[in-house]
Amino acid sequence: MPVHNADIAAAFDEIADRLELQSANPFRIRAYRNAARILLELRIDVAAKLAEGEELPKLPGIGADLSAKIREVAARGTCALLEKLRREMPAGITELLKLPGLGPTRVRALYDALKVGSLADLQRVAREGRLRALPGFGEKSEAKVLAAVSAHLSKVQRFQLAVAAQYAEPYAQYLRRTPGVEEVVIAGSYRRRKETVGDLDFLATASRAEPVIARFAGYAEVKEVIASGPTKASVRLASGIQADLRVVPPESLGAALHYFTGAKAHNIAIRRLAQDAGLKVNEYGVFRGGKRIAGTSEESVYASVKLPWIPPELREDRGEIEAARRDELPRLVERADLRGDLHAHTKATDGRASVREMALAAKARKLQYLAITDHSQRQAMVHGLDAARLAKQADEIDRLNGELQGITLLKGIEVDILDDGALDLPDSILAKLDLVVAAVHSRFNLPRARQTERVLRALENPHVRLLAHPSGRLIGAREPYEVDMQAVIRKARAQGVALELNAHPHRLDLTDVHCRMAKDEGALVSINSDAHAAEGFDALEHGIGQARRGWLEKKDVLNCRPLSELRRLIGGGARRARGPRP
DNA sequence: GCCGTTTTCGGCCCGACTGTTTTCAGTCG
Repeated sequence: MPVHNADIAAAFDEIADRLELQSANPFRIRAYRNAARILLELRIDVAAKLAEGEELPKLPGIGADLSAKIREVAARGTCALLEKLRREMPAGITELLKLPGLGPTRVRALYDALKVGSLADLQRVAREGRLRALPGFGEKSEAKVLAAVSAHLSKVQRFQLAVAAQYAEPYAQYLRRTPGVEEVVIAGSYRRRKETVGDLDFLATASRAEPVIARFAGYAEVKEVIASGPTKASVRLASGIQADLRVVPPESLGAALHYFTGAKAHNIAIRRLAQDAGLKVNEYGVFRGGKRIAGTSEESVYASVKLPWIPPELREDRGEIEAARRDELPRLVERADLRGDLHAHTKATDGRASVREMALAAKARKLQYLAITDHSQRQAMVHGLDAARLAKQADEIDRLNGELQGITLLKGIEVDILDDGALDLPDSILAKLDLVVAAVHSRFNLPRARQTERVLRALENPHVRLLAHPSGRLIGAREPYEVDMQAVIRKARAQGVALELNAHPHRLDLTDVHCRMAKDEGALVSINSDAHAAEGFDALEHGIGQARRGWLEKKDVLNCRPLSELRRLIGGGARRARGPRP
């Protein structure tokens, strides 16, 4: 079993949970949490690196002790400390910490007094009415716990950004119509354009908070008011998503926006900088002593710690503060930078529109070129194209290119990578196309080494210019397949193959972390819609969000290039050998 | 558990709301 960074992070998170249950030093606990976060976002595969005999790079917040534990978990999948902690309390107890309203202190109390060690135990004692007798608990907390257990068992977790948007935007519009409200912004991970969001964080500015809070709680979709005070409130919507509102005075907008956009780690880092400078940053402003010196705009908050404004997508404490200090923040790619789209389907396979309709839809969205890349024959379920049907489509594209103004169609294919890394159509056919996109659509469960070999071999085919949805994951539905992504990215770079950032909101594949890895390795990324109908092109906006989180600039993105340059970059093998590499 | 041209020991971000407390701990973001 390969140990991934996420597995090491999970081990550290569990250690932190269990230490918390034992009331250990909170800063020791924070050290484990911090290490878990760093590992999750790390752009190298630690276990693989260590197995190759390489040393762990020096990471901030990870000292000698945690380094040793990383090595131990990487090698064995667990470590002595975790094993010891697991012997001390039951396996299911960390699950209880995930329930809203239950923290380490109360979970510990439940365990000590009632031997509650799992969700099932908790449900039982709550139903028997034994919870309310505990010190610190009462009838209300007993009822809350019962509700929380059933909600947890029915699993409403994180929402895809595109799904959250459907709830968030109308809610924000509704709040904006409150008399006396000046601004309503959706902050939090939504503003950072994270691929999934756990809740919605609304920030409103108004001279009087009460009317906004009241209107927030009175929204038609509110199923339950979780909390409500003079400046903030939390509700759960009928959809299951939680929404929080915070109201601040207008002059605090910048400080509050910064505070409620996060990420937490970014905020902590900024506050630490402020502290070093003798300042205090909170959601109301930046203060020196009792005097407020900034906070009306976000720019003023950053300026108070001598930094330029940092785009929300970068605020994860992944090096953006250091980059800002050196004045080396990336100029992040924008939707308007995209000149074309290199992955789209038609009704020849599983799309719902004709080639012409797709071309016109792309043109309407200000794209100058569009590659038609239907599936290949192996995808029998969607009537994948064989050589004859592909040739027929090519004729149609030639005709349309002669007729249509303002959009150029490229002849392409999304060709299946077969089990052994060979492609689903012969080279002689692929050679006739403008663009060959290769993709894995089967055998997702091959062992890592074989899956990696398979993809690397496909990349070696001289006709392949783009690797579609490189990890194969579907957010919340299918895990990525096991593959050495760094090896894939390096091979792609060497072969002049671009990596797709599939913009479909269910995919967003590459991830932000892998986008940045591609950038670091010098490989180009192509932000494609994978549209199956006209409105599918609207997904490009989601791809842009993900790309920005991955620090990508216009120069890092293949389809920001004008058509002439694109043609040079995706030209045939012989030309490519002479031309500059992307 | 980490970290340090102010420190190798003593710090480590900040505030709001709930429930049960009679003055605040626990939880959350």
